[in-house]
Amino acid sequence: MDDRKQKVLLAIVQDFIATAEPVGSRTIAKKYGLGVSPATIRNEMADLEELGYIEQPHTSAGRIPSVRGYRYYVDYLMKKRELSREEEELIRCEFEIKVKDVGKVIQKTGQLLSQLTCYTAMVLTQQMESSSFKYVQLVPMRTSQAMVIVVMENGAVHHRMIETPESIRSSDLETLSKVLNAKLQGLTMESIKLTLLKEIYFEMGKHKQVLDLAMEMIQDSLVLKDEDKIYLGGVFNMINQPEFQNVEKVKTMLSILEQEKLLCELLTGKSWDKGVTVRIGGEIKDHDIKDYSVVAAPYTISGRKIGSVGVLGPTRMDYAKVISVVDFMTKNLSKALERMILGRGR
Amino acid sequence: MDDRKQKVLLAIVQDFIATAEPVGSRTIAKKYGLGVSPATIRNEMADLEELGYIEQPHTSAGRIPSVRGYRYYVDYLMKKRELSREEEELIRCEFEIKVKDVGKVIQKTGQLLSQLTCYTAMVLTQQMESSSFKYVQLVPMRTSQAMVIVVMENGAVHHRMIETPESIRSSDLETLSKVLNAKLQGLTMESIKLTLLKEIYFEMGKHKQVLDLAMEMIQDSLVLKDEDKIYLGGVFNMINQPEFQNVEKVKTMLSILEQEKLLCELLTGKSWDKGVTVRIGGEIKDHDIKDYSVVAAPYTISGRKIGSVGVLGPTRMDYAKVISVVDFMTKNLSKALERMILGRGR
DNA sequence: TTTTAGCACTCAATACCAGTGAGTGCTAAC
DNA sequence: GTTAGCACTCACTGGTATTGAGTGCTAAAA
Repeated sequence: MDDRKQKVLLAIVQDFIATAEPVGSRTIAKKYGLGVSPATIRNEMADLEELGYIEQPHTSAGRIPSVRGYRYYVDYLMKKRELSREEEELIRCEFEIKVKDVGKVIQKTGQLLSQLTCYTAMVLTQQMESSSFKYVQLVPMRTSQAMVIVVMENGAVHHRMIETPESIRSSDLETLSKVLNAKLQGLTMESIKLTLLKEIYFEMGKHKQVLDLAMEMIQDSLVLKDEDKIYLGGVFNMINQPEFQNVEKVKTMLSILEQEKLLCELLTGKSWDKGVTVRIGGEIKDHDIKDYSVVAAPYTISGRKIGSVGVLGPTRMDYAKVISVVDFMTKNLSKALERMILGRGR
Repeated sequence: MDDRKQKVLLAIVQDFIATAEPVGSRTIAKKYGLGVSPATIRNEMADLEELGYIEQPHTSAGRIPSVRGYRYYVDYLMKKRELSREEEELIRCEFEIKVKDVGKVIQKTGQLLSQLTCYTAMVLTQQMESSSFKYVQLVPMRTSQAMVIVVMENGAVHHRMIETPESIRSSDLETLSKVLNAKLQGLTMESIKLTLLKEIYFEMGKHKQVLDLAMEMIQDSLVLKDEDKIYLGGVFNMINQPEFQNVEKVKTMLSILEQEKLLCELLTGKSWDKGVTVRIGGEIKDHDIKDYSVVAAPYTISGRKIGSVGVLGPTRMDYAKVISVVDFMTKNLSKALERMILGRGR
């Protein structure tokens, strides 16, 4: 692939990204001064088509990039685009002001992402890997109701109401909490042994009923993983893209967006830790998404990946811009979350 | 409005709901045996149009119901549709099996609702009215990190990590928790007085730093309300309705669905406590939704409204069915939530 | 050997036009 | 009050012609 071919390919990709129209030889000759005539460009285009980088929707139309063409563009031709000052500022502000509620930040991230890119944003909050038990507390609420609160090593907190016999007193609950804490500290599910249970039940036999409920709660906390949750933003934004002129396209797009499982997979591929990942159309098996690309990157808390954000758009998306936005965004999101969850700053 | 006019109106509404095509006099005469000729029906239709119950898209087309026509239908003509056995069973099963996670149940409710109706489901989880302080616990996590857990009277649990000086010991945290609990029990925001604060600080002065953070957390819990959250399900379902042939319609629909504020309003009108509420197209101010209707109803925990579910569809929606589904659904959802949160059953 | 001009060809998109049919309103007869 | 008959409206359909952007190929120019 010689230099001029690259230039022609670059021109085709750029123009198609900008206009969504198949691009012909004349356009390239005029707009992207390569100093040669349309005829020459046509020859190059014929070669590029043979090589599989571009294709022709129909005989009398210009060329559009193929999946392979986009890939070549993203890997070799594309020049990185820095964010504008305003854009950077916008993102920074958003993360500096809003704090406190994790869900809120996630949601805002999605909105911003979609707003900046004009595509659909996805934010995935990954399931925490299962963690070990840290602490339990039984809190009396009303007569015959108490709350079990379980804290895990990784900082997750689970809670549940339970029914208690009327006979039980606050101090009993307090004692129960103490015993459970003393015995169970740091255990994972596997290590809660029968013998250990017997030991506890022996000591606390008379409150068996409450104990049962509390133990059940603890076990659930150890076993049940919070499912991945996915936040979508800016579907409406994207629909203004010219590819969505006909309703069928919109339908397949929406059907993709409702397949949460698929979206999760898109956001969590193997090449997971390289920072920003780009997946282009047909590179993904599911043929519903052959016309879409995903740009995704993980976000972290003190180095541990805990989720990822991504942008879903037509294959004709503005990769340069999206990549830099996603990159900048995940970095800021990570920082913001660290500040929030680890309690640093404010 | 005499009896026959009612019958004609009923026929028009029913047929239009079923077919989405303007309905003409001949169709009515044939399909809905009123025992009169098309010409007679035409006369009645002219009257109905004059009265504002139906309208004509263009001269050579049949009639379609106006907002007023739908309203009359819903209020007077519609016969209640009972759910089929299978449908009831489907709903019941869903709520019996899945328990544990509130978010999960909400989500499932939405999916089911949309699946049964073929429209878009909305589930709103209302903000809890602010509650009073019940209990606080400081849990040591790692060196120089602790977790503050705050339990509210109404059962809400908030938590946050804080930084602690290295010097502080577990037992100190325990003591702090005890003191705070003793002093603050049952207080609302307003009643945390300066004097009281002084009292606490006097007793626990040497741990001022931790105390500050803990108090901040408690105050936040008292003040910050969880914002309303809204879950949407089955957008894709709805798009198969014939009204969404042209892209513009889809766009306005999506734009409606992204205005969370608007949706919240739709779900929480004044006529809020009458059970199922029906709002038809133009009855709502916002002119984006003149072509849509909403059927909504609140769900409760032990009589207190804590959210609502609704169905958004074209004005041509199958009101009879949607109303019974929403009704049945909210009742079951309420029961399921009560079981979960109040800890009754399992 | 590479580039370019010229030309015939393809084919989607657009516009135009006549025909069709569902539906109406009106009038006059039942 | 009801109905048959009739003229009229108008969206929709399908066929035809026109347009124009773009191509591939060939032969001449560089």
